[in-house]
Amino acid sequence: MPELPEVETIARRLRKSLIGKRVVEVRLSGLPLRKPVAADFASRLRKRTIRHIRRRGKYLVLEVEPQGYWLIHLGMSGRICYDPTEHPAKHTHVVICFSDGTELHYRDHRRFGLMALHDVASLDQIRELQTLGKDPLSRGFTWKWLWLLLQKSSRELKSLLLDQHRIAGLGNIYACEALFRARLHPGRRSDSLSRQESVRLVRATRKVLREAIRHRGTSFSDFVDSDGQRGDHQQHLQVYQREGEKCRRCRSWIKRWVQGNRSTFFCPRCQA
DNA sequence: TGTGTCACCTGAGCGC
DNA sequence: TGCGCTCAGGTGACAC
Repeated sequence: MPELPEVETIARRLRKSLIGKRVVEVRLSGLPLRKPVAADFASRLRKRTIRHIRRRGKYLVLEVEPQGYWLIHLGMSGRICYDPTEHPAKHTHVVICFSDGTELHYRDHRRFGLMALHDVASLDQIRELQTLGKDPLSRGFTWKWLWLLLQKSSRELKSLLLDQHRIAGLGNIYACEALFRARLHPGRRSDSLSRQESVRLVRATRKVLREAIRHRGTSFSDFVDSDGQRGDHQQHLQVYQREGEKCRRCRSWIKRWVQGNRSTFFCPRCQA
């Protein structure tokens, strides 16, 4: 389930491999992803060269020349395989061939991902990115900014953390982990947090994301990076998918709670 | 306008 | 072994 750390891991790997590569062929499965891939996607991407790769929230943004931005979202089960040794695996929806003979494959068995090419002069002109909230690893993600955001909403805390229009990059795993580390109950009303609690939440969020990036993301069943390597962060999770196990901090039992159709894992004592 | 709910999708895991 | 059911969750559409 690619969230910010997994997408950042992929972006870092691809930066080493793809910068300067020229696209010579694009093959599509024809099956729609979250939205259908544009009919002219292949012809427009062909003959372009990759100049820069960055991440915006959970989006991978590949800057190409002549001027354009190739946007990839991995959804829930998207995988990028750079230069695989075998033929395209099942559920491969996009194959990009480069002039040096290497290939990039996009696989996504649930087809919740997104692939698009935007011929615009600036990232600010891309609708998907315009609506994204603040990146938790950006300088602007301060306790004051977060506290003001929280004060404007009566939503449950975890629901707000998952809202990509407000905070871009957190998913279910890291929202649960950040709330545990900040000792905050996921069902708390956002506007009930004090300034001090907002400070704790900002610190916890940044810390958990940075640690996960250092461990190359979290791998359960789906995530591998562009070289096929699994992440290690699942060994460091404190609450996520640990229902019925003991809290590593207070030895209470970790609970699972279905919140907005999503499983929330928390320690009822540490996060009272 | 803000908030909550649901559908989309398919593989994995489980019980029978 | 095979079948059917449930669960997983990012996103956008929709209802209230």
